[in-house]
Amino acid sequence: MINVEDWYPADGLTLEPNAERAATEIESSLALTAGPGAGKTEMLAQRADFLLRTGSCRYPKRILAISFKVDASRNLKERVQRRCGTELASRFDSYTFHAFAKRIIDRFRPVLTGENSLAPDYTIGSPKVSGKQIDFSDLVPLAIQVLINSPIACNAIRQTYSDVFLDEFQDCTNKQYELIKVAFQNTNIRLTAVGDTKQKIMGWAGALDGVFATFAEEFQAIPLNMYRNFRSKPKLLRLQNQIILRLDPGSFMPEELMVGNEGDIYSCSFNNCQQEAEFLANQINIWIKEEDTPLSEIAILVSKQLDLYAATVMTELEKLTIPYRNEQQLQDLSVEPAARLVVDYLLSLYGDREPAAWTRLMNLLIPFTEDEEEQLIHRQDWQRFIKSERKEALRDQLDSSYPNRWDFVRRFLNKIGLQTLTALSSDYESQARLREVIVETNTKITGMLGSEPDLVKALAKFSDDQAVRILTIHKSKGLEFDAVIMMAIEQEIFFGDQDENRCAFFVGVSRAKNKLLLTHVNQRARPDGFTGRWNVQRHSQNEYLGYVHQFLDE
DNA sequence: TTGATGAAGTTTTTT
DNA sequence: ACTTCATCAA
Repeated sequence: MINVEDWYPADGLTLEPNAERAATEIESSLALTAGPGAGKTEMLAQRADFLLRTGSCRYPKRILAISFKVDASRNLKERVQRRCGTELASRFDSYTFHAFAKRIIDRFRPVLTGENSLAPDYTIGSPKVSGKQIDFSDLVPLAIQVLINSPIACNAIRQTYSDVFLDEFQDCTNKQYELIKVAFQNTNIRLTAVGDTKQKIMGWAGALDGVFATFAEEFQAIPLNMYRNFRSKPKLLRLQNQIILRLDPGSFMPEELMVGNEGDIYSCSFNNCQQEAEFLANQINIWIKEEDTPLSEIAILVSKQLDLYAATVMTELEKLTIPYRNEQQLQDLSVEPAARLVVDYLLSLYGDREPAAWTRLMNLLIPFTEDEEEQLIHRQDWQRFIKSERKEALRDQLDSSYPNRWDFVRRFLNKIGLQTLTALSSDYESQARLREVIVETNTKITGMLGSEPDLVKALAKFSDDQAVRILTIHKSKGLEFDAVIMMAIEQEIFFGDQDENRCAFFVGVSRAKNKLLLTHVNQRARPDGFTGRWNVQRHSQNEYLGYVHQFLDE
């Protein structure tokens, strides 16, 4: 353990003054606003390192971090592990709001009575099919009920934690904020809320207006702002600053943070969406072929109704055989646990040395128990099984079509047993879904063997994501790309609340590290034959193109 | 059956 | 801003 004065940012990183101030605050709660690319996750990781390493979070107290997405929650935990090591990081709990609420409910379920009472074997899903079932939207309200009804439950939570981190706080809803208040208001627990009001694009889904100000007041939190943007090139920063001037003049970046002339901004107008699509596909081809931009570093962002607006450009990409991924269709097979299991098994079977696949496989196959002897028995059993199967697989490998690969998989899955397979994901409670995933995995591997005859190489490509990303602005939040295309920048498509649309535009623009390309058209045809009436006059009143105008490269 | 009128949806995550 | 769906009167 070290003294507070002796702490320096882990891994030799330097933080901007407000970030270091935020990382090392021990007296008060914090309301930290920070723009895109400011390093919010890094700051939280450094703060966790500070609190744990200086004993400001005193053993056995823990730090609780709450995020909205599973991804974000996992990333934060990983970053903390990297910064202060697994030992200290074991006292860092990173959950989503839903996971945190469910833990409270599961631990103190009997506290819920009357119409809130919950069966011990309750399930979550929609639609509600029986009294045993609750909705995702019930989790936070029920957790609030637990804490209101039971001082014991409330105390248990308060005793556990010295600090609470709240990520993407601008998206916090009414109920979520209520949970935070019931659990932590008027205690000596420090709260650190981090977010960006300029990126508040979930208002329509219930995100609380002015939640940072409310929080600062009700928790006596110190408001701080981080100005730096480490993500984007200077030219892009100046464009972002122009929008910031409109959204929140208080976080306008000083000139000295945007020195230089690097970065590209283009805006193109077309008569119809066919021309727009051909141009975009061609431009992407140039980036890939002539500038060696990795496919996954190129993104096409659309405000909404992606399947409608991006249909033509997807067709054009196919014509040029440029791989793309429509991120709205969340049917990404490579993240399915059952698919990963099959791929890892085949890699362990046919591959020469695949330590990563082997580790993942063993973590999954060997049940977690305290009993080390039992674990050893399981491990040896699986090692024996795979060793004997591998002998046969090496013979199979002599024929380049791998005739028996699926027999191996079938034997493997039979040995694991349905129960373990079903437990991989709640989706698989329906056996049909599990079967579907496994069949699709086989189909995909067969397909990939067509272009890559070496099975091990084909398998390595299975989760490889070398493809242009096509997604809505909302889904792009928190991501970054070397080159960003924002298509269909027509005033009419940004309907609804204008403040929120401006934020959405800002989110899109600020995803780009290097290159930003905006396109708009005079007439937009829909794939089903509808033709809009959008005309050139309207474009002169296009607020979004207006921001970009003065920064254009020709 | 048709046309007129009005309301709702469009941007999302979560065990 | 524009589509889709429900409802009602003719």
